[in-house]
Amino acid sequence: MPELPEVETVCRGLRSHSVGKTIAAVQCNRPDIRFPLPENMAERLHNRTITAVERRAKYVLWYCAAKEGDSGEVLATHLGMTGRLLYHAVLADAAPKKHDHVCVTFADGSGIVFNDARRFGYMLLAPEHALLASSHFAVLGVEPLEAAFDGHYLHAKCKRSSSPIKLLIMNQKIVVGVGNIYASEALYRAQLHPETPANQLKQAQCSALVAAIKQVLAEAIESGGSTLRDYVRSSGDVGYFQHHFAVYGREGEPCHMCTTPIRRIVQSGRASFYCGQCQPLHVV
DNA sequence: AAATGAACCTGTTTGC
DNA sequence: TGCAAACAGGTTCATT
Repeated sequence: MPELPEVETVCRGLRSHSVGKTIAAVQCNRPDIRFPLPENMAERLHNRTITAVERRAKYVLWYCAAKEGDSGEVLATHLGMTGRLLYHAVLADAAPKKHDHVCVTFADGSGIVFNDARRFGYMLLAPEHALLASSHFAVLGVEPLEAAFDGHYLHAKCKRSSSPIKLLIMNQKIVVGVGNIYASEALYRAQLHPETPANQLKQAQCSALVAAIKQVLAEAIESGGSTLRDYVRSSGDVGYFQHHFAVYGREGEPCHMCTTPIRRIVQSGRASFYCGQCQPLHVV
């Protein structure tokens, strides 16, 4: 479900409600999500205080203060396609709802529930250095909103790949956080056909694409993300960026720039949307 | 090596 | 109306 703007929005919401709070209880209702829940997660988290909530790629990271015998651990959550992290001002004694896999209750009675119908999401718990060295994090590419992601970086990656540019920018090993929606939206803004072989892109086109990715992600964060089906903020409120889509989900509707009907194709099993007029495929 | 497809799950929408 | 197929924000593994 969530791409970078949605995860960032959830992260910001949770930060304001969890930093400084102490975990009183962790209830694991269903251990068989994508990866099994961390061993002894409940007791390892018990009595820890949340010192920070951060985002890395599409993960939400809770920094949990040290206890006797260790220097603190980080709880990482990936939301998969349908995962939600919902804050409840009063959680104690509430009965879990369907797909509420983990409930974290704070000492003040508030809490956070991890709900995920499809169970593609998962949790990891480890000291920060171990988490970052794990197979999940070690392979992650650059953050798209950071300076390291620039036209030069993308061009260097593109030169070595003949894969369609849409797939390349969705590859988390190259740049993180860009998923199926924002890939189509960014390519439209950069006026690049999603099937363009990456190694055909010139430096200037890569720079334009980088700018488009940064722009669309930033705007989506401003709007609280995009709510199509499942995504909600930690408050339960929806996002609004779906009203600003130029191409995603608009098959047959007119392009905002030239009125040509938007096309839908399937790449690697995922729907791609583009304007055939504004995003021509140049075949060399 | 690189690229497509299937698989993992459940829920909702679409089409006959 | 009913049922089946298609589809969904992600990632990984197996097969060409």
